[in-house]
Amino acid sequence: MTGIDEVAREAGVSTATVSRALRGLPNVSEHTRASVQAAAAKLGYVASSSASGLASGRTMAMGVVVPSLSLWFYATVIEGVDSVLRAASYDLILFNLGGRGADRERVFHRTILRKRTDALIALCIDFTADERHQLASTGHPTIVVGGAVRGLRHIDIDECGVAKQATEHLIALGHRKIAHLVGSWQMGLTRQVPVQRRKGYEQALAQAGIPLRPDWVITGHFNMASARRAMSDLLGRTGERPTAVFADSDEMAMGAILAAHDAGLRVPQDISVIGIDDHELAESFGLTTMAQNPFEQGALAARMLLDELHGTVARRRSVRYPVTLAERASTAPPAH
Amino acid sequence: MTGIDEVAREAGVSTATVSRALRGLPNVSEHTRASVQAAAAKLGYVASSSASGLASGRTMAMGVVVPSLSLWFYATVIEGVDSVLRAASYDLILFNLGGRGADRERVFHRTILRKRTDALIALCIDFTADERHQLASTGHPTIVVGGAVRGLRHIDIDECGVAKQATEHLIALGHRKIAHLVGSWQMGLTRQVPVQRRKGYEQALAQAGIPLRPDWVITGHFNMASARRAMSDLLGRTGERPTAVFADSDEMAMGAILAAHDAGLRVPQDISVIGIDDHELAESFGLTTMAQNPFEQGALAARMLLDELHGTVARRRSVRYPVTLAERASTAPPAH
DNA sequence: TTGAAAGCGATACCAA
DNA sequence: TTGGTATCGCTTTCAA
Repeated sequence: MTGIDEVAREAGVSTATVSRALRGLPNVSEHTRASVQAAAAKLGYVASSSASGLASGRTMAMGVVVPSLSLWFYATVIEGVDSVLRAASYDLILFNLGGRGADRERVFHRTILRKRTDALIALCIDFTADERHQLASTGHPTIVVGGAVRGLRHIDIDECGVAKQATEHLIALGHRKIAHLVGSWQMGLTRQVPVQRRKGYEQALAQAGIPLRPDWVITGHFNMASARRAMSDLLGRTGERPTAVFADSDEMAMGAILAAHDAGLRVPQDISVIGIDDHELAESFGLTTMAQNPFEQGALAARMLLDELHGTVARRRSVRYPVTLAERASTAPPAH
Repeated sequence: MTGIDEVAREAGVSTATVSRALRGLPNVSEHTRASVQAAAAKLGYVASSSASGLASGRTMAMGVVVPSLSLWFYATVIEGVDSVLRAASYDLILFNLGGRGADRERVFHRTILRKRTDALIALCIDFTADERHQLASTGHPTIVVGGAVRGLRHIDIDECGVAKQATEHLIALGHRKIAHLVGSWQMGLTRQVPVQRRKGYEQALAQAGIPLRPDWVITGHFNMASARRAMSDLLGRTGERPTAVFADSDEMAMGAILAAHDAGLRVPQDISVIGIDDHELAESFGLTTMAQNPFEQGALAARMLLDELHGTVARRRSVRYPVTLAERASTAPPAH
């Protein structure tokens, strides 16, 4: 409840000086700053964010739009963003598009137009032309993490190349019967992720002269349960069975491993599994994977936006984040 | 960029009327409201949150303090909170205490004292006396989800009773060699959760006349990987082995199931497993569990605070959320 | 280095 | 039902 005037009175200076002293601005004598800080501490004063936001035009908050919180990738990007914002004293406003009762439009109304945030990070979101127009018109710095998006800066990985590399890893081990556990595309999300990964898988097969078997391309929702079901279904079929699976995410890969166990198969002796992500459980599962680093991708996105807000750096361009193969125990040459 | 005055000019009314019309307040003729809305739409006007926050004293945002995002319980509570806030046009400001670079103090500074939020929901946080004092002094409605906390309202479950019931379920099946996978307490979090669950386990054993075996009380960090390790360690020991395990969380229970598989044991034939939560993967794992409903707990917390802010309801008291046994395939009578 | 005062953009009270 | 206007609490020129 304490206002700036009370601090000013207590310290015997003007409110202008209090403001400067407390924000660490230059041109304040050390003596003055000390007594202002003392007065503020004594009175328990902290500036109201609404007031300073209104006066300065900066909200010191950043919006993060996510499709859901239940996938490891999203949660981890958020933690990366958060780690940077925290250090910069920015608040994180979370807009969750997923779940029960989603309404995408309001996000725009609330964060962008209401100016509750200074910048926006969107995860895997595919903006409509209209949405991009609104974003642009507000001058709100924006960046997308996890997928290329038309007309917006983004941080992404080489989706196609990563999928290709994963598949090639299996091929190099000697596999030729390789299934692909595809992550299903969701309305409103970047289409590039599933599409490009599928493409990389197909390219790798084609280059190795392996014919594509559409019945071995199965779908999950990027999570463990659905992948486990899809994989169980595949393994339960009569006829030839793949000796390896490439999954679009580690959560799906782990689902595949569980499905293999359910079917009485050993990994990697009976079937090899490779994923994408380097999930926190990947090590526990001995999962070979294409390691991307969502935490760092989130942190990088936040840093880029902060730099831009501080005017430290000219508007930076899109970034392609490197991915590396993390070889563990879930992949091996096929049995004869 | 459009301000309220421009809308007022466009609609040919005063700013006061624009404000009333747009917020849906009474005492505005339908004709006026319509033309104001038209003008606002035409100009793309949306009120600035800083300005209205300053003028009205309401920020239309709620803070949510979480220990981390990587546990299912926390993420799910957040989604429950979010679903309610969204419907009420409130924004969710996320304060993550966990992870790299945590600093708890700043949370208070930023959200509570800076008045960025109208209310606060804390998950499993144990506030210090000082923190509670600060909270009280601001009149910021606060509620804790997931654990009783001294001097603050909370939503919790009967930790002790739930643990007892879970253990009793195993005993009723005929088990007498029952291990307990305890979730480790973390600095700053409610101590009640691990303590009470341990107590319930011990009570159930005592009532059944089963002596406690301290070497069968093992610890994990509420997650799968650590529980899998702890359980593998237990199963790898020479000598007698438990026929059942009660885990403090489903994530740990799933870790135990995986450890059992790693050890070549079948669940439930060789070892029964029961958890607490009803995790989204519980069904996939056939896990028997004490189902609490974090989504609803979060939603309820948000609703209670909104009611309080709206003055609809007198300050509500703490709530004890009901937990039910969800029996699946991971528990069965012990083999002879 | 410090202070005075003019905003920032709404809301809300009081009149009309 | 509407309009005028003081006010919210801080930031930021501009002078001193």
